[in-house]
Amino acid sequence: MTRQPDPRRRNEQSRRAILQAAAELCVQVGFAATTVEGIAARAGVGKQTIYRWWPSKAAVLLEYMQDLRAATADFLDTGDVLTDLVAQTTAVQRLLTSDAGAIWRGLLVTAQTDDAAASGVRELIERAIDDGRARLATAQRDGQIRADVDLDIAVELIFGPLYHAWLLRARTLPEQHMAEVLRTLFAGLAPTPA
Amino acid sequence: MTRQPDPRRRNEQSRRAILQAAAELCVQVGFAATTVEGIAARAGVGKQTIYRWWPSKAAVLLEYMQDLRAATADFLDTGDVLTDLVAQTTAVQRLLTSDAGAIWRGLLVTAQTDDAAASGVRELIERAIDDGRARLATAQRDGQIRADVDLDIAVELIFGPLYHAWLLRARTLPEQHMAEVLRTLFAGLAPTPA
Amino acid sequence: MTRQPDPRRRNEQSRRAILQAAAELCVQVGFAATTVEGIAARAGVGKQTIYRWWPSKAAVLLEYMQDLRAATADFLDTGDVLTDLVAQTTAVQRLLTSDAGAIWRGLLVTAQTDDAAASGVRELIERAIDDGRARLATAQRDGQIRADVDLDIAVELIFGPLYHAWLLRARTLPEQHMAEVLRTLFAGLAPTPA
Amino acid sequence: MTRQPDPRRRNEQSRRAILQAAAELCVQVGFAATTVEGIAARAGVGKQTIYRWWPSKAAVLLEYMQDLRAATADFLDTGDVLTDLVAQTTAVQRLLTSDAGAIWRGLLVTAQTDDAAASGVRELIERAIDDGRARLATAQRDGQIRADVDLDIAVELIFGPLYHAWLLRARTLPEQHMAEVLRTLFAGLAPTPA
DNA sequence: CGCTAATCGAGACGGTACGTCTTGTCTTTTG
DNA sequence: CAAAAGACAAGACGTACCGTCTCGATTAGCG
Repeated sequence: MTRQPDPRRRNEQSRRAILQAAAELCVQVGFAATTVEGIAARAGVGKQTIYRWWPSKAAVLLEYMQDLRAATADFLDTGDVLTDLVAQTTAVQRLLTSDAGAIWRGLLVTAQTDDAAASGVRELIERAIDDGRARLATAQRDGQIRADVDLDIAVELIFGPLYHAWLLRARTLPEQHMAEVLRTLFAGLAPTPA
Repeated sequence: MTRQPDPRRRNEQSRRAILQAAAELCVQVGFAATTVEGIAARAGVGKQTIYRWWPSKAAVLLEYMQDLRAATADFLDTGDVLTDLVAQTTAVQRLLTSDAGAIWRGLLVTAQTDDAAASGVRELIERAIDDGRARLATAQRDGQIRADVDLDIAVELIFGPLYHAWLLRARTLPEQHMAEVLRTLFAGLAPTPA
Repeated sequence: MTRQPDPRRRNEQSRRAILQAAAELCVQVGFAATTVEGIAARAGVGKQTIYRWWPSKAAVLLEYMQDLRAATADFLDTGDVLTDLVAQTTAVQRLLTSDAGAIWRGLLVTAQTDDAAASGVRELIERAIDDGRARLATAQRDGQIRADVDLDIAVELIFGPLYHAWLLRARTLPEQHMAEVLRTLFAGLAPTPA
Repeated sequence: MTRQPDPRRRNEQSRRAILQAAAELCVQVGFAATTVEGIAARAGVGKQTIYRWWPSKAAVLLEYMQDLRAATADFLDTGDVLTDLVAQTTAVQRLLTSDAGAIWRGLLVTAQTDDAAASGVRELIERAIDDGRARLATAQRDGQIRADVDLDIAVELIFGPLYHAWLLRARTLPEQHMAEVLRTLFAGLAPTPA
């Protein structure tokens, strides 16, 4: 039974230094080589100060990503769903290939193993998916998407290829790739019956 | 300058014991908790015998997956592409949720960090993708897929959602899920112009 | 450039447990079979705690011997040098045939190879020799030893046979052996000129 | 139950190459760093060829020392025991400080631990001691040594300081050191009663 | 404004696994 | 078909981090 610390006395400066140091280290040396010890050293902080407030390095970096997301604009709605999806997926793709991409990749990796990390990560993912589904629902109401399309499936058809390419194939895709994916997706694979 | 060992003198029995032990351990205790030391102990083998032939535990398990794939049937061609894709994706999904899934998940995780592992993993992935694209090419020639569809994109639209659901959402999907995904994909999202 | 630890924060309890465990192991299984790993396990201590403070198992056991010596009475001075030498050499002989003898033997062995150990060992040896020489100097001043005797040589004549018998001949000598050696030594080998 | 090999089929050339290689390695890199593997490599011989005929590297080097001793002149007898002892101890001292000294030192070290080696080493030592005692016996008969001197003790008084200085103090002693030791030994430490 | 209790930086601690090294035996290939 | 070459099982080596713990020294919040 460990006593939990008093958040009022928490040193906000340390918190920011830790998040910053963790992110920088992760970008510079990679997620795996980032150690709690290293984060503490770079942040000029004792190891215990990290363990007092976070259960693991993944939790630290997850908080970094949450802060980052909080500072990010939401899904737009221009009226044209295809335009909006291109904008959104392009934005996601830019994130994945930026510095934060290395962190996010590390978190996804950790989530495969660590249940605590997994639930935090999943929360972020589901929020993005919910946003996407909401935009699709609007489009469906407006007749831009067939009425019989299952939106849960549709949203996975959109994000699936994006993550597949990034996580499993490690290729830097051209920006217009997602546009083509979306066009193909909207048109379908089957030939139109004559 | 480390001398490389002579493969002709390799003990095939040890090799198999190591692959088997690695796979079993990975299933039982998880990829992360699987250690080279543990594999050696379970296989009744010296640690050096592992390090002599493989650079890491990931390489061992990669070889296990390669052997597994070599013993696996290829893509069928019944004439109906949708039927074949359902069969294939269902088979993949079964693999992912089987014991080997835990190993494959671990390898995908490792590939995010370890370049050597990454190239081996990517080779397996690309082979599966190539097989898929080949089947789609046949279907396109037979008029079951529109002539203007980019098959590279099509194949990613197929496998993307599958891996997205498995890796990022950790849900066990019903078997018919992939069938619905494929139907939606063939039909497209856009309403058919009246 | 390895940072050296702060001795003020050292855990004295661990230090003692390590010295004790090392000594016991050495006695039970022999110096060669005593491993740092074994010492750590028996002392209930992490390996790193040993490596933090000592460079090798020899250094640990050397410290044990130093502690032991510090707790040992000095050369007596009863006025009669022969009596005192018999007392001292008997005490040394008892040490050599006691448990500590196994440790000391191991250290002497290690000192033949390992320069760092050698200098620590030599320090202990020279201290004993200096003590002996000091007692002889007093005896020489008192006329119990001829004025022209080189005391450096005399002290080596005293300890030399003792170590020769113990190290090279591995025989357990009777306690009175040293008394006879000393008598012979004082009387000389040559017949007294008539 | 290991079958012992047939000595008639033994390759004398390999035997010599192994002894030579072992001695050279020992001199060049030290006894501890000399490995059976290294000896085999340098002698152009398989490891098993060494293990077939010798139980350990110590046994190989012991055989080298035995061969060396067989090729060495015996104790002289000029009629003056002090002269002869000076000659003999000087010769020993030269051996100890020569290349062979490193080998001999290694064997003495090994003998502290390894019983098999110990008995071989002890045999060599005892032979030298017996030779010395025999010369002293002659001297005693000739009246050059007091009749009541215990020759077992006398011989240890002679070799003891020599080995003590060499093994425990690691100093290179001047050649005349032993002459002075012997003079002191013959004269005794006690002042001649007036 | 001072007291006091918690947080802070620092780092030693008991552990686990790493990847390397060496030992003596066993096995394969070669001359 | 014997010997060289070297793969093998075993296990200690010294290192890197883990997550916990114990220090004094601030420092924040209550009295």
